[in-house]
Amino acid sequence: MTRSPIATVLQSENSPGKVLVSGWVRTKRDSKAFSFVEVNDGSCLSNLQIVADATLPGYEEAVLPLHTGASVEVIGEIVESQGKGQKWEMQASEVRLLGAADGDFPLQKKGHSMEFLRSIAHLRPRSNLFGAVFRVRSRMAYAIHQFFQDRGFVYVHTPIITASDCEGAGEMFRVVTTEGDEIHLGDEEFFGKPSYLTVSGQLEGETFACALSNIYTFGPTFRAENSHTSRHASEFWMIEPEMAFCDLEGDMDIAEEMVQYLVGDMLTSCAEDLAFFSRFVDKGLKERLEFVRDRPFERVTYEEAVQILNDSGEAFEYSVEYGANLQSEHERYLTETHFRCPTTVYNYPASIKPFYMRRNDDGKTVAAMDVLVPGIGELIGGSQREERLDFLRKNMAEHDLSEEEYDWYVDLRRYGSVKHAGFGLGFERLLMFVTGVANIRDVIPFPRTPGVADF
RNA sequence: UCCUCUGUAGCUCAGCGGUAGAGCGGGUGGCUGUUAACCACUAGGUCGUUGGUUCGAAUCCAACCGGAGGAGCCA
Repeated sequence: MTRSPIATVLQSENSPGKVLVSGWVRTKRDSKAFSFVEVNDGSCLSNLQIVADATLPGYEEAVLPLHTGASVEVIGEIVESQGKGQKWEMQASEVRLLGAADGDFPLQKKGHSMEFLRSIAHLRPRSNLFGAVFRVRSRMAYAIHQFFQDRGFVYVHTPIITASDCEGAGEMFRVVTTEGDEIHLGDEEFFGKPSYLTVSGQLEGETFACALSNIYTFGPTFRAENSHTSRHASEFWMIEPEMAFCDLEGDMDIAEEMVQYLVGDMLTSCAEDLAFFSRFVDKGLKERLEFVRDRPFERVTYEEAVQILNDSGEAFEYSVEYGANLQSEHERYLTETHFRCPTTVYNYPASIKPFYMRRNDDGKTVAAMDVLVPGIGELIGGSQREERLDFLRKNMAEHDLSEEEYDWYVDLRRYGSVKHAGFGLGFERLLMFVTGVANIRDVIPFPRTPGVADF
């Protein structure tokens, strides 16, 4: 008899008859004549309620000692439930205890703090919330591939170990070899020069866009910054599309289209988990996602954004000045208070942006854009890249970058240069946005943050 | 790196200068188709660590350690 996923059993129109399910006990309620055992196998949020009569063979050995956390295999008839709360339940004919769990199993049926659950990251996927989060994480990863593959984008695996630093995108982790306590540096360097864990696959991605036209990367990224916030992790996943023959306008179009596509997929493909998030995590989540899916994003230039902020009469902690970075509070005001919807800000001053962004005709701004969403702030950052050799060289000189080291990157402008553009989307920030979960540590299976690399 | 908050039973918390508490979870027993089941009994604690103030410290003070939130930086 093959195992039926609980999701399949619960979705049945008519009773599937006698089936075998396996899973972990979430809770058990005994009375004199029988026990109710709720079993979850992770295939969906809901548990299957098992009714086990006291007359069942093996009842005392297999059913009575069950605790939350134990694993079981159950065979029984799927029947309409007499009680409220579920359509189907199983009338057990055979219960096998696979792996017992002691009474000290740390997950209870209620009342855990997120901090405690983080300390048991190996067990937290067995909770309702984390089961839901990680089913959604899987589904969103699938939807991202689907979005790009449907549009003819080629998936490129950019290197995880790199010698280029994508221009100060953040502090980096050094890659070294060791022998005992000794670290091999200098002449002993494994790659013959200092190497690091990647902070972005963008520069490598550009080379492939300048051959395959539309590409995307989707992989882990590392930042060694000592930031202690709910939105930063040392290891996170990033999606970075890069499109040849594309300008900033097209870049913003695809970025906004992608966000709406992913939110739409969340609404249709993750309905049960979404309902759970809306009920227990973030009351207005579903309505907000529907709004984002159905309404066009606002678009303003950096200059207009500064104007709006200055005219707002709002008392910001940091003053708003043309030429300075927008602060978190400014981004939040724009998307949460002023527009009340996702907002794309573009054409930033060149002075606050990296060397690879394309200089606009005004000479002072670059073709950069950020997509801001309520509750998160910056979800996407992107730009049209500088495709003109002389401009790029000038930018590199201004940023003190060695042309030798980035020779391969400059080559793209020497041979068949084309306009191109791309952006980066933080996968975990997307997940925070679609689940309402407030901390990045709770949407990544085993989070790495300064001082923490457990499990 | 800076600022703020926080650390009491396995978990969630109350107690805030005078004998260490509750709910949940665990154990034992009971029980009406229960669903955060219910009822009764029961075990469980160097109050983060070190030092100080005091007749007396979980409580006040200092340092350190851990956790969280915010800022900066960014995705």
